[in-house]
Amino acid sequence: MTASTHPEQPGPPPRRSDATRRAILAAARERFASDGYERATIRAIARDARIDPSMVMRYFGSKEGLFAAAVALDLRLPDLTGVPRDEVGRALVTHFLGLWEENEELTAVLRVGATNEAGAERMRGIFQEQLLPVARQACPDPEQVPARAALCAAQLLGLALTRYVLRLPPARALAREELVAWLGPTVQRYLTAPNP
Amino acid sequence: MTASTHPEQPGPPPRRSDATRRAILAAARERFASDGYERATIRAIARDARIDPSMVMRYFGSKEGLFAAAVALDLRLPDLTGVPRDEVGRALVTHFLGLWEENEELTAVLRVGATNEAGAERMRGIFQEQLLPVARQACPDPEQVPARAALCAAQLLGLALTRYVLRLPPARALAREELVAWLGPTVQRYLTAPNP
DNA sequence: AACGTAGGCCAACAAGTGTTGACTTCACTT
DNA sequence: AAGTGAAGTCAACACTTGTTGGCCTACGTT
Repeated sequence: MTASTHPEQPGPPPRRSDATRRAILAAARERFASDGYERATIRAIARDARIDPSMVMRYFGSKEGLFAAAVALDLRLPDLTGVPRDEVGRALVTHFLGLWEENEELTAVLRVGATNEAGAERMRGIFQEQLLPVARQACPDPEQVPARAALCAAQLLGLALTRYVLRLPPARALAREELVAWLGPTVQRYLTAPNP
Repeated sequence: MTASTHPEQPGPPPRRSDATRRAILAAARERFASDGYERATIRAIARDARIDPSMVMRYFGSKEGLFAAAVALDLRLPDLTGVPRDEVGRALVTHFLGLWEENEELTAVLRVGATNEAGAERMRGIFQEQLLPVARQACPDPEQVPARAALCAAQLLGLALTRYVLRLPPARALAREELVAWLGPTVQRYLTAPNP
C-alpha cells in the first residue's frame, strides 16, 4: 500500500473513452431488447456503435459483463406512503406503463429473463429488492406480502409480455387510460383485498 | 397420375422410422422448453434422441421445421357454453393451470415467443384462433372481445411467465386452488364486467 | 435369393460466434 | 519536442452452429 494507490471508489474518474462506452451501452440495450441475449451479437453491437468488437471486450470484459452493465435496472418505484390506500393499484399500473413506454431496457431484461437462466435470476432479484418493499407498504399482513407481490408481478409482467414483447395487436390497441382502468383494480385487489 | 400413386392425405402411412421421429420430437420439446430456440441446438436434441444430427434434417428439413413440428399447440380450451356465466373465470384459470403443469410444450412456445419473431407470430396465431373464440362465448359485446381476451391473455401468460419461466419463488409457492381463487375473479371481470 | 429402398452414420463444409494479442495512432504531460 | 499511456484497429484463434452428401446396413418385396 504505497501513496501511489489513488482512490477509485466514490466518483469514477472521467475517462477519455466515456463517449465510446456510452455508445456501446446504448447499442447494447437496443440489440438486447430487440434480439434477446443469444442473437444480440457483440459484432452487431459494435457495428451499431461504430467501433471494433474488441473494444467491447476491453471495456466490459465479456458478453455477460456487457449485459450486466447495459441493463442496470432501477424501476424507480414510487413511494406509496403518500398515496391514498385505494389508489395504490392505479398508481402502480400508471407508473409501470410509463416506465415501459420510455425505457427499452425493460424489454431487454424480460426477453433475456425468458431465455437465459442468469437473466431469470436477475429478474428474481429485481422482484425481491424493488417490488417487495413497495408491496410491503400497501399490504396489511406482512406474512402475505410475497404472495401478493407475486400476483401483481404476474399481472404487470403479463401486460408487458403481451403488449411489448409478443405485440398482440389487441394488447397494443388498448389506450393507457383503459389499461389503468382495467388493471388498476386488479392490482389493488391483489395488494389490499382480504384473502379470497 | 398412375395407379402407383398411393393416397397419403387421410391417414399418414406408418413408417418404419416413426419411433425415431417420436424420439426426436420428444427431445426437441424438452430442449426448446428448457433452453429456448437459439440455445436448443440440433446436435443436443439429436444426442438426447440417440441419433445422428443429420436425421433431424432428413425428417424435418430444418431447425424451424423441427420447431414447427415439435410444438403443434392445441390448448384444448373447454367449451364454455355449459358453464354457468359467473364461473367462466375460474374454469379458464383452472384449465390453464392444469395444462401448464402437465405440458412442457407451453413453456417452449412461451420461451421461443419471447425470443424469436417467428415464435411471437405463432403465439399471436394461438391467441387469435384459440382464445378469441372462447372469449366470444363469454363476452356479451362482440366489439370488445379482442380487448377483453387480450386482458385475459396478459393475466394468464403473466402467471405462466412468473411461475414456470422466471420461477419466482412466491409464484411457485402458491397452491393451485389459491391461484384459482385469486385469478378467477380477475379473468371473470375482464370477460363479463361492464366497461370500467 | 436377389434387389431396391429407406434408415442410419460419418465426415465435412461454410458461416458465424466470443475472445485474444500485436500493432498503430492519437492526446496529453513533462 | 519527446515520451508515455490510453484509444482504437486488424487479423487471427478456437469453437460451435445449421446443413449437406456420400456411404454402409438391413428390412420388405418380388
